[in-house]
Amino acid sequence: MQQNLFSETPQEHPGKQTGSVITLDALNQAQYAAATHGQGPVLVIAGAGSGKTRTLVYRMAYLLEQGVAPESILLLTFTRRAAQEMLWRAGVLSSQSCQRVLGGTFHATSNMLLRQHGHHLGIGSGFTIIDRGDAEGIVNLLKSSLGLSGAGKRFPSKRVIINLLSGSINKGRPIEDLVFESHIHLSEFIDDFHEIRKHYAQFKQDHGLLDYDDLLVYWQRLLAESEQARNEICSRFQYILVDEYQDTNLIQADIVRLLADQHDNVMVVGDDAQSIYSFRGADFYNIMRFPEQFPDTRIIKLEQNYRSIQPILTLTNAIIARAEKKFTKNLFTELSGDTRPVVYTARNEAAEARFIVHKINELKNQGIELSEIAVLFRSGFHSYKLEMELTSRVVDFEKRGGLKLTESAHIKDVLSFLRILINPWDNLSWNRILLHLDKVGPKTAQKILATIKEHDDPLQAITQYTPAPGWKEGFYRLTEALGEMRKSELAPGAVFDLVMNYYEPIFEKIYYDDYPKRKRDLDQIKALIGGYGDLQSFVDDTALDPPETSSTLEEDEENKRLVLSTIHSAKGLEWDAVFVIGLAEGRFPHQRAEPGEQWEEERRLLYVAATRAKKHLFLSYPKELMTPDRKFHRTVMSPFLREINPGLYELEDPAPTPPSYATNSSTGIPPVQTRKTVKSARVDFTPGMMVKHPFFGIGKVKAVPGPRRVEVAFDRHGDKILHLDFAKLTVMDR
DNA sequence: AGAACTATGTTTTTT
DNA sequence: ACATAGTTCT
Repeated sequence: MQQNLFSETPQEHPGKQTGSVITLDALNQAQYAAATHGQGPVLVIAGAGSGKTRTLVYRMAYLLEQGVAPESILLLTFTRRAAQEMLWRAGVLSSQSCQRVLGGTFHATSNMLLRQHGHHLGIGSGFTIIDRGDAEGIVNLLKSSLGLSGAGKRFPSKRVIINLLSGSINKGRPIEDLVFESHIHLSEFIDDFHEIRKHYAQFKQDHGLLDYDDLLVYWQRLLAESEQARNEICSRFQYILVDEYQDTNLIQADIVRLLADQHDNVMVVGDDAQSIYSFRGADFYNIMRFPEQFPDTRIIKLEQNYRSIQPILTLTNAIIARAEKKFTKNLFTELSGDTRPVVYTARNEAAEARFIVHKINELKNQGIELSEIAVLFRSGFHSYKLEMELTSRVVDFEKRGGLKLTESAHIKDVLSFLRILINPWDNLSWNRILLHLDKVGPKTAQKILATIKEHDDPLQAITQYTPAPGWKEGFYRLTEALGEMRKSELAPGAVFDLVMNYYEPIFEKIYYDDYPKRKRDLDQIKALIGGYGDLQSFVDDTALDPPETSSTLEEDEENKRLVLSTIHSAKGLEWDAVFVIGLAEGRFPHQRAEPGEQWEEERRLLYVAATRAKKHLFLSYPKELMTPDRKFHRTVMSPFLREINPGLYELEDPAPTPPSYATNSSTGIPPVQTRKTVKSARVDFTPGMMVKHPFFGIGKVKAVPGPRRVEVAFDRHGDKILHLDFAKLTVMDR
């Protein structure tokens, strides 16, 4: 039986190259053992490219072969990418029943389970589910009403604030700890944080708002406190499979524990070296705790790598070998190939971009599809220069990371209409809609809202509101449109058309510059909404589980595009050729990363990036970065790369495209004068010496670990090992 | 006073 | 792309 299953010749997923075909022969023993393990908890710890997700899919297939009903298998993933990957892998198995199980794939924030079990929590029940953007907006509002914003008032970024306020991270711990852990010098803001947190909670309660963390907590409580709910759910899902377990936070781990309350049939897979989500509360010690939570756990290690050729593995092993905390895994591969990874030092970002384009053309000539190439970077904006270059060379690309489809302004606008139709007390959505009216600003919108929210039927009440003469025209157009939309017998698609009828003129006015691009997003939404029977489920699903942008919906032809992605969004994916750009000090690790946990997570991030490559890996960095005031400053290779034995990679000749500066001067950017300052190479550094670095400031020499290196403890940036060939260190007078 | 417009600054990663 | 601050318009 199993024999048949695993040796089945897989069919390729339409439009995707599977790259490798897995048969029983290619499964290593451990993988096989994990996949076919009968009952009880299993923990699979595995390295990159070892087939963790595949093992889960095989397990699923095995269970189905054993006659387990698809409905009783629950596949949990905690990242969107992982869910996508799962679907991709299932294509390899091409088994009908597998597809059925995957239809039930969802991640932990999904409302689906709750809805199926009558514990519906969401828009229709008087709550509004808010995303990060909404939360940031609310914090801004609170900040100004508390007098914490305004000229001269310094305050940490909204990101930091939201992370600190977020429930899953700070569960049960005082905010002081968090401030400490966040490695940001926030002590001066602690009182303000307390204040904001209090008001934020109150605000959410007053307005019936729920964020992702609230939903997780809700689910956890439901399972923990209601025996009936727990029994119901546990008896339905007999087998729980969890992917990317190292990315779970404490609440999610608890949910997994509760879901398997009665049977312990859990298999989780994860890799501690790929834990890159600690900033949002993920705790890779969850993996280590798993055997305690589930007694009699079988631990299975997967050490064979099926993805990358040996030279790439050797380099990535070297990257992670420097990690302070890791659980030893010995990765090996049987794949053949001896192309060493390439490191490229570019004069500046423009040169780096040209290098990428040049190499991509080379790879294409070698027969590698554009869709089998990816460019990865630490932060969204690192690819700006490259995006410009690619656009000018007409290379088709797709950028991942950054905004979700439903987080962009125009989509939110349209969804706002649908949301108030279901929940007419949804203040946030009303506000959005009203602000679009000419001459109506925040104050006027507030006034209108205050009047209509007292009524049993706000949608009716708004028609009775008397607008000021200046904006009555637009207002009546709105109320009329709303009147049409609320006719209950309309199908979701028809409602959408009505919304577009009203919204399109406004839309064209606001986004006159990139109208067509955004219009395509709206067309996607229309396509999506057509598949729903009622508005309620559509709105719930988009609130909790936003659909992917473009690629998944589009045709295969369109799919042959280069992928630009943040490393975080590339997790779990793989390509024949991978470029990791911006590997410069100050960019990777990012400027604010401080030694310790944060630094280590950055290292793992680079590890994740480099392990995405199957055959070709290019690492590049610019020697100059542009500062916001359009000046350049010099920088050096990222410390993570500097630590690596140069024998493990190839240095690319720094002039791939002939007169590179000709093009540059035509853009009006003058070549930069790099004045050689005092050559630090001549000085003999001894421990205790005070030195000054143009970027890190003042520090004290700690040690001289090698002939060309010096370790310096900087006041503000912590310990760094500097290469005297690059670092412009000056000795200070004592 | 409030709305609309303009200039300027900022960006780690995100379920 | 978006938030904020400062200015001008109604």
